[in-house]
Amino acid sequence: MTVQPEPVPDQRIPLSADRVHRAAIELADAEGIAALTMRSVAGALGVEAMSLYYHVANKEALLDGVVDTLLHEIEAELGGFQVVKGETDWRTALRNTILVARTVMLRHPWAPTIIDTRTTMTFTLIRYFDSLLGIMIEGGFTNDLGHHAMHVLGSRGLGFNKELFEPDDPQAADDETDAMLADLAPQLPYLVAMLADVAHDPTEDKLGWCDDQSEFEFALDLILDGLETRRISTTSAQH
Amino acid sequence: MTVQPEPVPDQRIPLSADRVHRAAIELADAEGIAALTMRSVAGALGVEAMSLYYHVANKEALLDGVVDTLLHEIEAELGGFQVVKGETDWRTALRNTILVARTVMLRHPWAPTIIDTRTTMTFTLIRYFDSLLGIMIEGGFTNDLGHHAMHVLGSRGLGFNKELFEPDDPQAADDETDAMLADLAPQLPYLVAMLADVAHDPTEDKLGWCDDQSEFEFALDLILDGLETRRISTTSAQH
DNA sequence: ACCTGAACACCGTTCAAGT
DNA sequence: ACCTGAACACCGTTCAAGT
Repeated sequence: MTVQPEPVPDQRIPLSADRVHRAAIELADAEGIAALTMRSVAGALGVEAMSLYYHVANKEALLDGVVDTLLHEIEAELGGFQVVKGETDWRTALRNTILVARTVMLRHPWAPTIIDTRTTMTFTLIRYFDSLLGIMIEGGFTNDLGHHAMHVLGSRGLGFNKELFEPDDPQAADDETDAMLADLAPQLPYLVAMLADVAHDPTEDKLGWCDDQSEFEFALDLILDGLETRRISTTSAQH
Repeated sequence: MTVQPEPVPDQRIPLSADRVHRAAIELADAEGIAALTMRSVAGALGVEAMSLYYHVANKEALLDGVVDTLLHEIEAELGGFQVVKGETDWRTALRNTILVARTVMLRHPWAPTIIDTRTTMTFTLIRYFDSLLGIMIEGGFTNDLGHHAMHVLGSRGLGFNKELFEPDDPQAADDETDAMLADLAPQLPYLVAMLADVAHDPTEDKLGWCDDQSEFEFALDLILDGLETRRISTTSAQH
C-alpha cells in the first residue's frame, strides 16, 4: 500500500450530477430546505449557478436527483430492497422496511417537504415501491388489494406522515395555540378538553409537529390491521 | 319592492379581504393554482398588485384566507359543523361529514395543494376539526384515541388524499409509465403485474391521479374500521 | 467538454407619494 | 382611508461566449 496524497481541494474535483445532489442534501441538512437555491448549491460547490445546468436540467431535476439519492440511502440501510419469495409474514417484513425508511427520513427532516412536490418518480423510487408491493403479494394480497394498500399507505410507505398545517416554529405555535384556545374554549370544547388531556412530548424524535415515533407506529399498525382483515376476506372469498 | 339598479361595475365596489379571497378562488378555479400571483389576483379585480396589501398582510395571509373561505363553503354545505350530543353512531356521522367536505374539494381541485403548504390554522378550520373530534368523543372515544384519530386521518379528514408524485399531466404520465414499465418489467415484476391487472378509470371525478371516490372511500373505511376496533378495546379495558 | 458573465422574465414586497 | 408608481431583492433560467 502506498500513502495516499492529501485529498485535493473541492475546487479540483470535477462536478457531476451526483456531486450536485450530495451538495444539495448537505446544504438542506445544514441550513434547511428554504436555503436551497441554485445559487446556494453552486456556492457550496465553489462554482457559479449556471455551471449546475451542465449537469442537471433544472431545479426540478436536481430535486428529483436528491430524492433518488435518499432512496439509495434507504436501499443501503436495508441491504437492498428485498422481497423474499414465499415469505408469508408480509406484516413484519413490510413494517420493518418502512421503519428503516423512516430512520433515513429522520436524518433529513426536510425530505418530506420536497417529496411532496415531486411530480415524477425516479427509477430507484419505483423499485422501492415494487418491493413494498412484492412483500404484500408474496403475503397473499390480490393485485387489487395491493393497489389499494399503496394508496392507503401513501407517504407512510416512505416512513413519514406529512402533517397538515405544520407550523414553522412548533414551540411558538404551541404557545400561540394555548393562548388562542384559552379564549375560545367555549367554541372549541372538544379540542380544548383533548389538549388538556394529551401532552406532546417535545423531546422525542419527530418529523413534524406530531409525527413522532409512537404516533407514526399507531397509524401504521392501524393500517396494517385493516389490510390484513381485507386480505383474509378476499382470500377466503375465492374459495 | 323597488327595482334595483344595475349592479355597479366591479371597479366601483370597494376592495375587501373577502373580495380578494373570492377573486383568488375564482382565478384558481379558472386558470389553476400556478396562475395565482399577487399581480394576477389584482388584475382580476381591476387594481394594482400593491393595493392588495392594504387588505391582506401578504401572500401567505391571502392563501390562509382562501382556505378559510373554503371551510365556510363546507360549513354551508353541512348546514353548520354539527356535533349531536349523545349521538353514538360516530361512524356514520364522521363519514358523512368528511364526504361532504370532499364534494367541496372536488369543486376546487387545487385546494389540496395550497392546504398542504399552510402553516397556520384559521379559526374556521379549527372549529371544523373540533367538530370531527366532537363526533368521535360523543361516540365513546377517549381523548387519547381521538388525538390519534386526527393524525391517522390527516388530510382525509378534509376529504382528500394528497398523492405522492402527482403527475402534472396524468395522461402523459400514464403513457410514459407504460413505456417505462415495458422496458423494465424484469426489475419491477410486482408493479408490472399489478398495473396489468388493475385499470385506472379516467372518467371518474378525482382529486389526483388515483384519488378517485372509490379509492378514497376504501381508505376512509379501513381507517374507520381500525378506530372502531380500538375504541371498543379502550372502552372495555376501563371496566 | 466544461464553466461563466451578463441579462431576462417574473416573483413578492417596501416605501413614499398620491387622492 | 384607500390605492398607486417606482424600485428593490431574489428567484430560475437563456444564451452567447470563454477556456
